Amino acid sequence: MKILLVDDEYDILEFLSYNLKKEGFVVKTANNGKLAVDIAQRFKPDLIILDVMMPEMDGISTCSEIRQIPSLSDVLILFLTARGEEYSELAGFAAGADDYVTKPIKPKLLISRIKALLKRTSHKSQQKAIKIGDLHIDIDKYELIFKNNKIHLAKKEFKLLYYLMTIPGKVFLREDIIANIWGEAHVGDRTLDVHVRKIREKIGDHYIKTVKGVGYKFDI
Amino acid sequence: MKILLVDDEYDILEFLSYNLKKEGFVVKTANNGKLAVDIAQRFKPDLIILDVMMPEMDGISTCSEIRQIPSLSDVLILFLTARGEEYSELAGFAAGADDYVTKPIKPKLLISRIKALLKRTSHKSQQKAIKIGDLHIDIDKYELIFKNNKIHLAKKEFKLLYYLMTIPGKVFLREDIIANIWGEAHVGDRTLDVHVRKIREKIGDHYIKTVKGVGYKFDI
DNA sequence: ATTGTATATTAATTTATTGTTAACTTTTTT
DNA sequence: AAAAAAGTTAACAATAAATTAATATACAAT
Repeated sequence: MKILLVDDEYDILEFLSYNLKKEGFVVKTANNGKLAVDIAQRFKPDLIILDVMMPEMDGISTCSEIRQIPSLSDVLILFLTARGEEYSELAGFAAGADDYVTKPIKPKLLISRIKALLKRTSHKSQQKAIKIGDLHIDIDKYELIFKNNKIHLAKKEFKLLYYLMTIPGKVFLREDIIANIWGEAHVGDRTLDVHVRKIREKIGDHYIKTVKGVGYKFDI
Repeated sequence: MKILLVDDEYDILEFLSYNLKKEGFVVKTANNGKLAVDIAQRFKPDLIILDVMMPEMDGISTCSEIRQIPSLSDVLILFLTARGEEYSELAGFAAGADDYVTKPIKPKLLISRIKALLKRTSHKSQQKAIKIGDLHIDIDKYELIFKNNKIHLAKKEFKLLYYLMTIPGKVFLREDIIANIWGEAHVGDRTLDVHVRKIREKIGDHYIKTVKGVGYKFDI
């Protein structure tokens, strides 16, 4: 597990780095937000630990920036903050933080929080193949099996179907689907419909249900 | 969800108001801080969007004042500020802001921030599936099950029934129902009745009870 | 580089669903 | 009995999604 540690104080970097490495984590450090974003893109850490208070680019801004980079949008982010800075907790979560530890830092506590965090996400990402009814979808293989036959889906079609299948029965809002599959790029009004149609052509109409005025859901 | 929008520039009020209403928020506006505090006490918004730079009473002062009013102490506050006014970010959070968006405002971004904010606080009281008698309603799935059969309800019908079912037995005032389901849009006198009728057609007459001169309630 | 092919997006049109209103009736209240 | 409130029905208007075809883009093979 790889951790990127970001703080402007050298002593803290040193201290935490030592403690985390002792636990078997691979650690890299950065002493400012800009550098952190840079390193993160190449290092691809599982977790970024960010100090909230830093000169120039603070932790919140750094976090927001990271969340906007698609390849890093799933990385875990944990904030370090001085006791009593209540405002930063909300702002931090608003910016997309996953957890939050107050200084002074107790290494044992921090490590247990880190482990809890990492466990939580490694769980969900483990379920990469989904089997529902006649359908068997596997994100690793980019493969869809329908009634024992392989069906070819184009990339967008695949992502879309997979997304809907992650929670069968749940209605995904149109806007959420578009945000998830297309991201920032603003895409035309009917694009999603066309993709849905193409999937329906391949697996039949009934799996993907339209909820008018709301969105789509996958259901048997 | 109700939003109070505060800015001294009429164009911005107009522009944001339009975009927020389109999202289904109930929006009221104020063009200065004093008025905002006044309206807030009566309107009881879930969120107040405050421009930082306003003549007379600026956003920060308005925010501080609002935070001192007990009935409004929980309201969410989001600041709008021109890019580069770094000082106001810190001052804003210190005064009790929950989030902060820089101008020029991108409506989509603003709306996603608003939803993130509202989601966070509404989490505590989130009971999404309700089961009463033969009825089982699930807002995630947009699904109503009546005597083990799925019943299709259109969006407004669904929202209406769901709203009534959140507190069984409680009489919801006509005006409150309309405010909740339709928002600001003034809708004809008989519209609500028609929707009630359509629901009754599907699940029977007795579940939704009329309290003449007052409103409707859901009851077994 | 050029071509061919698959994929993705847009625009235009059609279809279906949903929401609203209006006119009229019934029920309840005073 | 009159007035007020709610019920009912059907027409229509508004909205959302489906469909189709055309165009643009990306990618691979030559």
